[in-house]
Amino acid sequence: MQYTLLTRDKHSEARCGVLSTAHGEIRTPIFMPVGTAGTVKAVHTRELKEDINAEIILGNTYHLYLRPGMQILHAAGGLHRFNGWERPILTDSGGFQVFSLTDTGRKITEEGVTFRSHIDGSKHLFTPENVIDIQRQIGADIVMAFDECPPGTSDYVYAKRSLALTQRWLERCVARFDTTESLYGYEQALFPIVQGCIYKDLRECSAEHAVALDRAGYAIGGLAVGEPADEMYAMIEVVNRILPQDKPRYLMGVGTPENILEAIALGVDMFDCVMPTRNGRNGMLFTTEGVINIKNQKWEKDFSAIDPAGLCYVDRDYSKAYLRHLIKSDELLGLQICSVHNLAFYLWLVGEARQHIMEGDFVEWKRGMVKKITTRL
RNA sequence: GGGGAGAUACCAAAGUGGCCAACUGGGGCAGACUGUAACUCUGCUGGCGUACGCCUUCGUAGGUUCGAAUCCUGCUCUCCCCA
Repeated sequence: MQYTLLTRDKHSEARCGVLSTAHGEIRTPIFMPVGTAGTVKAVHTRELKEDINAEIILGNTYHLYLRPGMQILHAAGGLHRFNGWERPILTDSGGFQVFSLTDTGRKITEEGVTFRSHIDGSKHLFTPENVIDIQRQIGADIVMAFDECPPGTSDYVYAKRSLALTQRWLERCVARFDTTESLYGYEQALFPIVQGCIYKDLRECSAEHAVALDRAGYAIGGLAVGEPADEMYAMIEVVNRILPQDKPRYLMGVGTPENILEAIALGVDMFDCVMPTRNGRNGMLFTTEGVINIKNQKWEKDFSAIDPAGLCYVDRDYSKAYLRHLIKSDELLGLQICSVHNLAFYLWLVGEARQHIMEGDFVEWKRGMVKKITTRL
């Protein structure tokens, strides 16, 4: 996996680059739609490619391992073959699920995490080793280290102990990864995850430890989990001072369009978030003019385009009033339109960011854009 | 024509003397959602007031009672069964 740094902004840490993978190139900064269970919810792969211009999507180790299970994914020849997405895929390790799922029957030990399936209650064990094995079987281009993602409100003592465990797990992930091979004949890369909550010294320690393991890219995890945005930005700044310039940086699970632009300015290259799809399914639309709650009565008779900028065919084909009707009526097409629109918006936004970094006016452009896209319509 | 059942807030539907401005759904109106157990969750939904509260409501007109959506009488309407 090769990352080529193309441009560095003169007025911020923002940068443009290209990440080359076995399944194609990714222009950075990039947003990666989340496809937890092997599908970006309510969106066709054809729309992802042609209308949204997604260059890479996510899958999730925890969910895919539970269903359909490794036997089927392996028999299919990996996730790319299984779901028909021939562009790059990144899989999250399941570390976040360990944190986010209810803790009934969940137990964290040195070895790994035992947990109960949310589907049938069955007991399972994730270890750094088997999580790497699973991601080998899924065949993701980028596989994530198995980490513990503590809550944003964790105290220092807990954060420090948690980070130490994450670091030991990371070394085991690296060892397993480096002694195994891709099952399907193409290159995979392992990204470590920097943790440390909102504590500067822990973040620095985590970043230095990860960099020493010399990987193709690095992730920043454990942010946007309850801490104020300013603290998140401060942590990104701290970590990015240590992460190498010639490797991509991935901020996990973030975020709002504003978060993404601010993080790009701090030198982040890759993002993923459920927000455009989940919030979209719940009627929240991100547009070039501001944020819309399509369920609100004010759109009842508004027959104008979803987004006048017309970023995507759904913006041209459907009106706000019609989309409101669909969502209010629980029609499936509404979920699809909202998801496609929001993803198209996110991909458009990072595309614009790339453009302005190249042109040298990123910071100025960002200032105006943040104001527009955070407006409540 | 005869017999029976019923009329409750936007809809459906509980409540059958005080704990009822009235359970619960639905609908409506808002809000939340950040490495997806999420087409989910939360709040509000007679009027006025931030609130204690006050006012007007349970087909309609009267009555009984300290007190009625709840009991009695007349009227209006709806539904079901038999002819």
